[in-house]
Amino acid sequence: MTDIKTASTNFANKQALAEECPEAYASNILGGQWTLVICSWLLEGKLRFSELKKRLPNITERMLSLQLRKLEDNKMISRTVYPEVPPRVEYELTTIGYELKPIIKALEDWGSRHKATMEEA
Amino acid sequence: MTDIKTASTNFANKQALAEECPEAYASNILGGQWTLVICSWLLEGKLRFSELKKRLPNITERMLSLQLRKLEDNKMISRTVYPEVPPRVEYELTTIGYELKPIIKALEDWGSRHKATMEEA
DNA sequence: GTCATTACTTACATTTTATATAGTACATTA
DNA sequence: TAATGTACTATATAAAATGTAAGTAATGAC
Repeated sequence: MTDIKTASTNFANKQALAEECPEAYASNILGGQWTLVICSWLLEGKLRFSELKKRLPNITERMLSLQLRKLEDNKMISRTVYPEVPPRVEYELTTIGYELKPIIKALEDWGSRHKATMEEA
Repeated sequence: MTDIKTASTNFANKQALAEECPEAYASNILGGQWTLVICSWLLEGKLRFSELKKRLPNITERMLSLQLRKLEDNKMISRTVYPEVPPRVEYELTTIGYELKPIIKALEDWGSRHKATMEEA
């Protein structure tokens, strides 16, 4: 997440796949460990950094910060800084970010069904 | 993918998240670099190892093997070995695997729209 | 007996992602 | 003047995912 090597095979593979397969492209954006959960919380409305942190009990500030920045770079969320002290920063889904909603719901649904399938065995 | 340390914080975090959030659970299953693309190909019908390899030009045999095994462990695909020489092995989506179809389609759709959004800037 | 074919596996190296811990900046409050 | 709260950043380290290169097993064709 910090410094990726654009000369690596891995990077090239990701790029190539993302260009050919929109589902791989989407996966690159949504694949982070906390990404979908953050988006899921933001579906309910904008939240401050500290509010997100509270909802993601085990995340470190660094990870939250990195994931938010990645989401912002991908235009999934917007970031609003209020000129106050102590600082206040709000994160909110953009239009394209919000359009993930049905997919997240479908994933939650499928996930639950999958879990049930696994427990059958 | 090979040896994960069940005592790590990372492992604990993933477990905890997966239990609470079905979307994180789903993401753990689908998050591999090639996973969705493999599933996408299998949506069109069962394929042999070598046929998959042909469709994923840059994947190494090791990665394909690992991803297929993970998918199999997660009951996403079934593996049929024909007692022939040289060997023939077919991979096919299971019921729960096939139920990913609408999600993959939705992701492809959303991915394309997202790409368009990014190119606007 | 050597070669070809297929579906792998193994050992190792590298890259990417995640965690741990400790800072920083700023204005208000005490 | 020192302490407080918020949203971070910096550096180090650990873990996970991916890639490289070389093997293996089995048997039918030559």
